[in-house]
Amino acid sequence: MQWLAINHALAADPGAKITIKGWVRTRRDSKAGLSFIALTDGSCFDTLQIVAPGELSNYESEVQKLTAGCAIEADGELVESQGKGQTVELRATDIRVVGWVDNPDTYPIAQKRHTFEYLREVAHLRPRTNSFGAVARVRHCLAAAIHRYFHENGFYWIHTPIITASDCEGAGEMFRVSTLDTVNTQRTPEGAMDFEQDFFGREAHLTVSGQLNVETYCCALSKVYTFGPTFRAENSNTSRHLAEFWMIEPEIAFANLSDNADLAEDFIKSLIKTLLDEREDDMAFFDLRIQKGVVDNLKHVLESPFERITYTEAVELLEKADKKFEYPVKWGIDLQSEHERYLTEEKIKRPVVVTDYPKGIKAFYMRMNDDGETVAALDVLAPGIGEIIGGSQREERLDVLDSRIAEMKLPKENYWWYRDLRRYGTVPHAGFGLGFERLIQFVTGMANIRDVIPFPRTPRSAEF
RNA sequence: UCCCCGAUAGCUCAAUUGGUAGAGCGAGCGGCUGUUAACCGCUAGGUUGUAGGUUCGAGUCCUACUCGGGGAGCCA
Repeated sequence: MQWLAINHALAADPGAKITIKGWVRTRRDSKAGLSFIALTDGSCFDTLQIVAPGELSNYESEVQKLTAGCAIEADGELVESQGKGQTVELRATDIRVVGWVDNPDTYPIAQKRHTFEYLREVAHLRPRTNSFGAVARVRHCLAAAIHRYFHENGFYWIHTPIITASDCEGAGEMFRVSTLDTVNTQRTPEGAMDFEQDFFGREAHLTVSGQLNVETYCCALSKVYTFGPTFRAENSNTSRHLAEFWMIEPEIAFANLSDNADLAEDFIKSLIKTLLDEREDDMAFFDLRIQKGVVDNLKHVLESPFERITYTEAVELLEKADKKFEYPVKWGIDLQSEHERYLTEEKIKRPVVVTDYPKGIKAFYMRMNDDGETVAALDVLAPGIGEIIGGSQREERLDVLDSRIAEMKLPKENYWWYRDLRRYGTVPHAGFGLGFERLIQFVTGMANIRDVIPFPRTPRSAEF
């Protein structure tokens, strides 16, 4: 018999004789002499109901002993269901138990409600739950949609390095990569770690961003992007931060900040559209059980343009706000979480693009505006999670870049190859970074970022 | 890293002013039923996060630590 994944079995015509394989969600016995088994194989949100008649040779010895989590194979015929809740079901002619559950009493994913906090402690089994199965499928759908979007729009995927020795990013605390003996550490005469003896002959770290590297390919292939893991050794303990997370960073040449904002908006909307088209089942679940109205919110995002305001306008809005903030607003400060939340959740109620921030709170590579006070930076703020995108037009003028490097007391020599881009055919270009997990949080309504990545890495936590 | 809260059965939570630790869900067994968050009955299940301290007596009070949650900072 043909083995069908459950998503295909559910769409197949009644009468088909097929095999399905998966894990038991529930078993309900009927003294009419049959049992109902809800089976999932993760191919879609729904389970397939197996009707196991009492005539099966192993009915009493095995079928009636099945518990949540058991792995089975079932042969049978797809028939129209006599009961409510499903259109088709499998009338089994043979059920084979592939793997039993040792002790149903202590099986961590018992058929009952569990908290997300608890499920994090059993991260190896939580993908068997409705919530984590749905997150995994949505995550895949978005990852595929990201590559498809860029491919169809003429972008090339650039594999920027995971290990970097260039020490240029300055985007946060970094994890060291080293092969030095941790017990008998080689020391310099001054007593410092002797990185000349290390694998790369210099200090190396896990990347905090592929941006500087991808800019080099942007200044050759015009439209490029990175999509890969990034690492921050910040001691951040929040529902929006991970030590290891995935980031999407497009970079476009012959482009300014406005082009950048256009790309960000079109990109996000395209992903949402694909998600709503392809994962209707999982999104219906998030809408029902995780965040009421999340699907309508996403449709609303599709229908309306992102609000675009400058930092200065944002500050004015906040100063006029009929609301007391813990941190008072003043031109020059970075926007606090409460400010971002007010703008995107209360005032404007959809994603907001804030542009042209004071130079003092932004990175050296962002392009200086004509006012000499602000830089061509942009943040996209999303309701519920705050900053989802950070980006900028890059400073393409060598003299301005150099003065910014000097102003911020950065080691100019480390940036030699980055500066070369400005010496040889420099061109206006721009890009942004989108946190993949924050995107998933936004579209699913999942409250904690630890629950939208299979194995979250956070301070003092890397069990799995 | 800072502020606040928490840790008791497999899970979610109760336990009066300090006085022998309870329920729901889950699980096992039985009943009932083309069932589907099923329902009804019975049963099992706990050195109360760790280490100290106060007390005749600590789940309860005190100290430290560990882990978890909410908020803040850093950011994506």
